Order: sequence, then structure tokens, then C-alpha cells
Amino acid sequence: MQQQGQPMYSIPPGGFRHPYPALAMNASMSSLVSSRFSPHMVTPPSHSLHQTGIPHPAIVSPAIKQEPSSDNISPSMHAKSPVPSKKEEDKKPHIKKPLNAFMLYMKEMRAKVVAECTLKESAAINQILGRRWHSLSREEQAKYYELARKERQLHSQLYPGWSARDNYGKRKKRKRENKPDSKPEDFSIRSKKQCVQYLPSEKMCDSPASSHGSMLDSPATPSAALASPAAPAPTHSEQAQPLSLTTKPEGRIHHHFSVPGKASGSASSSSSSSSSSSSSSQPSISIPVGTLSSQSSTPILTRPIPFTSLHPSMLSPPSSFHQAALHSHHSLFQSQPLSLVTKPTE
DNA sequence: GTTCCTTTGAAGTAT
DNA sequence: ATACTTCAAAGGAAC
Repeated sequence: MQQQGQPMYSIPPGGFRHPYPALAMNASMSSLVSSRFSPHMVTPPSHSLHQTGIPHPAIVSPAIKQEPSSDNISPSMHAKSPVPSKKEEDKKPHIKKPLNAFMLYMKEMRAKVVAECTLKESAAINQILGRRWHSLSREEQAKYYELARKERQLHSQLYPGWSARDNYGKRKKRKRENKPDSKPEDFSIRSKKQCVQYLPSEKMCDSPASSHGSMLDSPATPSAALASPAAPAPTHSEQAQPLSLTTKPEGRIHHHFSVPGKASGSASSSSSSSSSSSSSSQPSISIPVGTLSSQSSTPILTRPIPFTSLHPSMLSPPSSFHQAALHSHHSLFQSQPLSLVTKPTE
């Protein structure tokens, strides 16, 4: 992974705080273009940084990573060959997915967490960041959602023909034979490699999980609250963390539980083995727990409302943005699965 | 050298 | 429509 090249962002210690100036596409375009997506293609080299100060290499530079040459390939050129030959496919630069809101947040905050916690393992850091993410104010989260939305917009403009499907199968999933045929309730145990343990000295950090790194005992984890009502009292700011309900376009709220069980094997193409072996093959149960008139009007978002699953447009909807949001259909209200740490039951 | 781990979200495929 | 999977970042650990 690291071989993919230099860090995609050189994040200043202060991170990038930055209100998104203009929501209008054209206005935001230039800044974003100069940020993440292939600066050499669309913007003068002098502008390698976003206003946020974050460079935006959406394309892994061919010189750096997997893809060889073919430097001056424009997005449209990528789009032109929907079914590239194998050879072409090899030459094709790897266009990465745009980062989602949480990924953007992670990029900004990782260094900070690392510094605070003196942890380095990303798995551990990510657990902390996941909890912090949930404890963010809705305004702060909205900031990242908005940035992510812009990134997607820009990405789609730069690479009209690109699809996330293009990157499917690029990672080879190692077959995990070590299927912990564990008891269903033994969520904390994964396969051979377990979650990182945290040293006492790192208590200043948001302990992502108690001793064994299970997210189940995280009060911030909705599943935890649901699965174990008598969970230990939360100790951090996430205490007030609401359940992460999911608003669907229909206005329904769903809880998604991931439970160990059958594997559906719906995976894509090449990595068929991954589908059957992947630990993530968990069926889910959708439980409608209520309704929310998310569409009728701007919801009053009090703390107990799961703002994390609400789109920023609902939080502070500028009219221009609203239109764009509407066109984005379900993704704006995409479900937020509660990922219990489960082990594949084979 | 490659994949896993771990997180959330977006978008893909499968049913 | 719903369920499930993959990938995006990151870096140490395991393979």
C-alpha cells in the first residue's frame, strides 16, 4: 500500500480547516481541480495545493505507482475505452476513488491522533478516528460531507467514464482460511490478527475499544448500544453519541445489523474467493425502527438525531446545493451500516 | 513484496 | 428494493 507512492496529502499539522467557500460548481471547481485530482492535467503546476493546503492526487501518478507511463491521459481518454483490452488496462493509470467524508477526516486527523497517542498502527488509529468521527458536531461532519461531495463532483467531471467498478479486483484479497468459527457472540475476536491493544499511556486518546479492540464495547457504536443495553458507561464525549439511524429516501429509518452467518457470495468478478472467504460477508438485517419525515422539511436536528447519517444538505442546505443533492438520489441518504466486528462463520 | 487490519462512506454487483 | 461487496487511506504486522 505504501508503495502506492508518497502520501496523498501532506497535511499541515493544523489540518485543513476551511469553510467551503462557494458551493456553486464552477466556483469550487478550480480550487478542487488544483487540489486532488491530477494537478498536472488540469491546472498549472504551480498550484499543487488545494485551498485547504491538501494536495489531491486522485490519480496515482504513473511514475509512482502501479501504472506505467501514459502521462497525458485525459479523463475523457479514459472514458473512451469502456472495455479496454488487457494490455490497455495495464497501461491505464489507476484512478482512485474519490475520498469520502470519513476518509477526508481521517487524512486530516490522523497525524494529530498519532501525535497524541503515540500510536502508529493504522488499524488502531482508525478505530480512534471512527469514534471521534461520531463525536463530531454535525457542522463539522457536514464540512467533510460537503468536501467529499465536491470531490466526487470533480472526480466525475475529470473522469466521466470512470466507474468504481474499474478498480474492482485491483486488490487481491488474500484468502483467509483462518475462519474463526467462533461463537456468534464472540465478536471481538477476528482472525489471526487481532485488534491492537492500547497501552495505558494512551488513555488520553479515545480508546477505540477496550482491551481487545472490539468495537462492541464502544459506547459510540450504535450496535453496541443495541446489542448490549447494559453496556459499560461511556467515558468520553461520545457518550451522547446517538444511534446511527439511517434515513432512507422514503423517510424510513433502518438499523443495519451485521450478523455472522451465510455468505452470499455476491462479490465481483475476479475475486470470487474473496467473497466466500472474506470476513465481511455478513448478511444484514434491516429493521425499520421508525419513520422520519426527512423530505418534508428541514429536520430539526437535535442531538439525539443521527446526524451522521443525514446529508449535509439537510443540515444546512443552500438552495443551489439542494439541487445537486437531489440529483444524487440515494447516496445522499445512504445507509450507515453498523458494522459489528464479527468473524466469518464460513 | 503482498495482504491484513480497522474505520466510514460511496458505489458497485447480486438477488 | 434490498443485501452484500469492494475500495478509498494508512502503516505496522503477518504472510
